[in-house]
Amino acid sequence: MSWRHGSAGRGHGRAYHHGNLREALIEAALALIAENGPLGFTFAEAARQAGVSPAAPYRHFRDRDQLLADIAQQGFGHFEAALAQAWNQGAPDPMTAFCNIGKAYLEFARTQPGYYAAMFEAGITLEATPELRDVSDRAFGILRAAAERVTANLPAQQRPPALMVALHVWSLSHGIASLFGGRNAVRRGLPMSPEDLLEAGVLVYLQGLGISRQSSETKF
Amino acid sequence: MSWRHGSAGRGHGRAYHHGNLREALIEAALALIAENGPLGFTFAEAARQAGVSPAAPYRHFRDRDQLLADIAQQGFGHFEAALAQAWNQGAPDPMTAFCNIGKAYLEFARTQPGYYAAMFEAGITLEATPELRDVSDRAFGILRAAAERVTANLPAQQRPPALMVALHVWSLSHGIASLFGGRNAVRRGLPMSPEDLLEAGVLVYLQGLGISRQSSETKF
DNA sequence: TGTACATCAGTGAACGCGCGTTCACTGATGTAC
DNA sequence: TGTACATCAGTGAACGCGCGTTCACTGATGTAC
Repeated sequence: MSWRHGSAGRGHGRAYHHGNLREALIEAALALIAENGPLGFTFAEAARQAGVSPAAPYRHFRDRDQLLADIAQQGFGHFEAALAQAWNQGAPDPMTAFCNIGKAYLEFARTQPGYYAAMFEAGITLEATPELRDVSDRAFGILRAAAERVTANLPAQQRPPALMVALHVWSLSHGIASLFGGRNAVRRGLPMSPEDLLEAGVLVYLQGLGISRQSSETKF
Repeated sequence: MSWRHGSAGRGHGRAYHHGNLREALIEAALALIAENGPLGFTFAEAARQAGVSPAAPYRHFRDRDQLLADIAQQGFGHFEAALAQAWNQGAPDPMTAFCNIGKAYLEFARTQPGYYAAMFEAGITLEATPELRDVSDRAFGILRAAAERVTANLPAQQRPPALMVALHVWSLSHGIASLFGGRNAVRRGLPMSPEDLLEAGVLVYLQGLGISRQSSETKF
């Protein structure tokens, strides 16, 4: 395998074989999606940014939609990894780890706007392929397992369904990310960072379930 | 003013003057946006659906973007009205009315997907025009005033900022609407309706603030 | 009540553009002998 | 170690398409007299 990828670093002209075109196209597409949204990305422009003719991408992707789908799937993979790392198997303590998942959600939306938009704003149906379904299920599964753990100590008769708790936190995270986090950024004068807003919301919510921090600091 | 609008109802051919083209274009655009998202809407197609030449819309809108902006602004107007009606000045009681705002949010996203997408998914910046800024502020102001009222009875030292409460409920509503409500509809097997999910979330959240219903039904 | 005329709201043809995609091709690579 | 050849990953020209927008135009409307 040759490692001569990209045109920038090489002295005289591009190699005929790019060497890394698939990845280069994905990266170009990510940048375009991050800037213009999933519908604002074009196959032709991605090829141009990769320094390649408009026909070249067809060696690596059946068509434009497949590139988008591949990006979404890859994005869910990274997303899952980020959430898993944030949860960190419940360390240092489940409640902190639970909040960390939310923060990771926001961080992902902020630092990976291309992936995020491809995953959630491209109008892709998760049932498109089994792989996509699976990887998105795994990502949500992390949140769900965390919710299970966080609510585990509640007495059975007042213990809420973990699925519901997970959906609430997922929705709150997604709402904050969509409204204040990423590209669109409604940004109506927020008095606090999106992260703090989310953490405060999750803590109030957990308190409503009867779960509170050991340490009793003031909340606001 | 003539009331011969649309071509469907009239016997023999369309009138030269449409009579209601502006509204017809907006309606066509709303349907297209609801189907394909804000970027999937084209000026030409809207004209076609209104039964009019592709040059006709320029009599009513400077360009494509202005139509989109007009729709977003008009959408926020309807949105504000819907929220105000749901809040109903706190009747029958503030807590129920507060939940009703959330339901109205979801209902708006579901029944007015075109407006909703133009408002929140078109990448329009709210600072585009002062009018847009104003009307979106008024809509949010309803939620904020409601949060103020709902938290008013809490003792001062544990009373949260109403702005924060409003942002939390706004975000949760928006997240649920985006994920499970409208067009995109991730629809991962929801065990309950979006409305019920939202209401449960708001009730848990309010409980976390120390606000609970007079009546003590089981929650889940 | 009738007529001239300004204005309004459409037409339809045309433009330049960038897109997605196909096609026959060709240069580079790697392998079999 | 050298050579023939299959395969791979690009090229570049072309296509048909639909878009946004412009232009000179024309039919309908409403008003002044």
